[in-house]
Amino acid sequence: MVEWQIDNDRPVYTQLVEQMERAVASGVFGPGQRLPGVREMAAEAGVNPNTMQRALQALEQTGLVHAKRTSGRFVTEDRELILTLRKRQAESLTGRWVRDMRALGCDGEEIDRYYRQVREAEDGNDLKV
Amino acid sequence: MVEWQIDNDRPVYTQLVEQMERAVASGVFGPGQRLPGVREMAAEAGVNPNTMQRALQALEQTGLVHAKRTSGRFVTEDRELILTLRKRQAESLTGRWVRDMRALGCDGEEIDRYYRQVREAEDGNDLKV
DNA sequence: CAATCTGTACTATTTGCTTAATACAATAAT
DNA sequence: ATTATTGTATTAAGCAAATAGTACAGATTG
Repeated sequence: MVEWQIDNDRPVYTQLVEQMERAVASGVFGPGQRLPGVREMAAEAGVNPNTMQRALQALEQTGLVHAKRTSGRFVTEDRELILTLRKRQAESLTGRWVRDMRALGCDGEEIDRYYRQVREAEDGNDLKV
Repeated sequence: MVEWQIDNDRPVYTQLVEQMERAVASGVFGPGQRLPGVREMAAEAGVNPNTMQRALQALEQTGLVHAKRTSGRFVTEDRELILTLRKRQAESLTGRWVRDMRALGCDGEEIDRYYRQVREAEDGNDLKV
């Protein structure tokens, strides 16, 4: 089950793409698994079917999912591809975060501090560093 | 000098607000300092003056800058306010990053790994952890 | 005083996103 | 064979963002 979270600050279909990518990367939708229909997913996410379809079509261009014309849409069975995507996303997220912190004028020490602070404040805390 | 970076995936004026906040937080524009005129800043950022004005007006609602009707726009002299804003931004950025990493299915250890990896890959490396 | 620069206001137009409401073809299910 | 479900396509409408162009009032500058 995907916990759809849409805000109004960015195009909806973009957010759908991101959250689907994360759902696949994290295993909410496993390799080869069939996705719910466009209409159903749109209802769950609270968006128009057209918008959901646009997101899903965008997803197909990366090869992450593929549509079987009349029987549904399926996650790729290429586990390598999924792992690669997941890694790329993690690196991208982390890189952007550090860049943003630098833009705020944070030095390395300060970035460390915020990192620890937030990690220690997490609910299920498993910080060991 | 602000290095304006605008993409087409989000409203431009939102991005302008963010980057101005960071410019003030990081000291590119110091307390009490006069900002360039709307038209000039718009030209530097490569956007329409109306768009830049919209961003600047949004900034005033936070009290970060204020307009003197005919002599220009100035950064607040309230250093406390700036520090508070900077802290809020840093915590927000870090919190969102960790949340996104979790959504990717990363456990604490993995988040640590990516953190180190990216920090160590930085140009002016000052990682000591 | 005259010129210039400031923020501000206004109208008009274009573009992209989103929703809505249908419709269709192909396959699966009964 | 019939029915239902699938992805897909199309048209229309509404909305916000962005741009363009113009104008005005007040202060500063010369």
